[in-house]
Amino acid sequence: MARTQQSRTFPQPGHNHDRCAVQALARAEALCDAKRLRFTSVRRRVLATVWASHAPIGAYDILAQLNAGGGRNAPMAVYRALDFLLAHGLVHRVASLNAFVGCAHPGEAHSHKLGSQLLICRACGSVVEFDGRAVSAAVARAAPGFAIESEVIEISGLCPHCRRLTRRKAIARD
Amino acid sequence: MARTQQSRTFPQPGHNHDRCAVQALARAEALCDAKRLRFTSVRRRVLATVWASHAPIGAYDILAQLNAGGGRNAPMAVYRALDFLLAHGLVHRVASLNAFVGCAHPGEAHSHKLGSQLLICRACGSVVEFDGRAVSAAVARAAPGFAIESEVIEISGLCPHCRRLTRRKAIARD
DNA sequence: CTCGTAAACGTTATAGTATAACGTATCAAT
DNA sequence: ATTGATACGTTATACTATAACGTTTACGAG
Ligand SMILES: [Zn+2]
Ligand SMILES: [Zn+2]
Ligand SMILES: [Zn+2]
Ligand SMILES: [Zn+2]
Repeated sequence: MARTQQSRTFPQPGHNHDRCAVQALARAEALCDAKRLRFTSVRRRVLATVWASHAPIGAYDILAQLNAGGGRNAPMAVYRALDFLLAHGLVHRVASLNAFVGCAHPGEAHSHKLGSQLLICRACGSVVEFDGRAVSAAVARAAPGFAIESEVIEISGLCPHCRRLTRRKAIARD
Repeated sequence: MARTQQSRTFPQPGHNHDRCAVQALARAEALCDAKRLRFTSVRRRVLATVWASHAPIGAYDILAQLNAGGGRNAPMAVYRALDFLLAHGLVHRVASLNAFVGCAHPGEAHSHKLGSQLLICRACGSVVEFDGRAVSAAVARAAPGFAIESEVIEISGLCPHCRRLTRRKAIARD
């Protein structure tokens, strides 16, 4: 299988993102079908908007996209759809940005059932989930006596691609 | 030294919290004095309000406290003071709650210069920082090629004290 | 097929969080 | 005293999220 949003690596700058989006929608459809959930029009459109890129998007930006063609949706429609998508693991909330991003591994045995573990590139905006099992284990060891119920782990910095660009610029300035 | 907010353990339910607050203010004053920073009246009052408890408080709740005696401060005053306090490590932002909490180790060699690593009790609301050096190391190992710049690590659950209470209730129901 | 129920949705209003922009006051160094 | 930088006051506005209500739609039981 070609490398799509499935992987836990940052997406190449010029990758064919249509494949990511199409695949994410297909997976969501399959998951809802399997669980007898209603993957309604609003929910599908919101998920598609979230998957328009690998960068988090705010609820009101989703709303604007939804209404771009003359729609008259209210904020509630978006928030309700997001509640559904969050509840079933199809999107993640990015607390540090008050925004939302598609989940690349819905339904899979998330090592991180407790929450999301995200890498956020401040340059290109892309977000990927990383395998945080070792991190969760370290957290558990660091918090003896504390009954962990959920984790918000959001790491910001530069993804490999943007780091390369930054270095080139720095060299060019010399 | 008696156990105050200095420690990385959850505060006892009935502890003498005045000591925590007084000590936090004194430390802030000393830190600002050393760095030639202006620890102005608004900043002091905002920090004191944040330290009114070990639970995070929202900016508008701080504002309400500030204006409780008939003050006429605007939200900007609070946000500007919080910006200052955040910039100098005197408070932490709790992204998952859109709220703020006092830093118990200002100026110390935070293992976590990159961000905050917090345990949040959903029952009593108390927040403590934990020693996240091992966690940061695990994050770095889990994100090869990613240039980490900041970390938001917020773990929610039940603190030891509240966990004990919950268990007692569960037993009582039997 | 009709009915009854629960889920989803539409709509309006409101609550809660954060910043922009501009002028004034204060501080500290020359 | 002059001056430049920092902090503050004030107003307005942007952005994020939920409450509460009634209506519609989906779907299984009978
Ligand atoms: Zn893509
Ligand atoms: Zn990037
Ligand atoms: Zn205390
Ligand atoms: Zn507690």
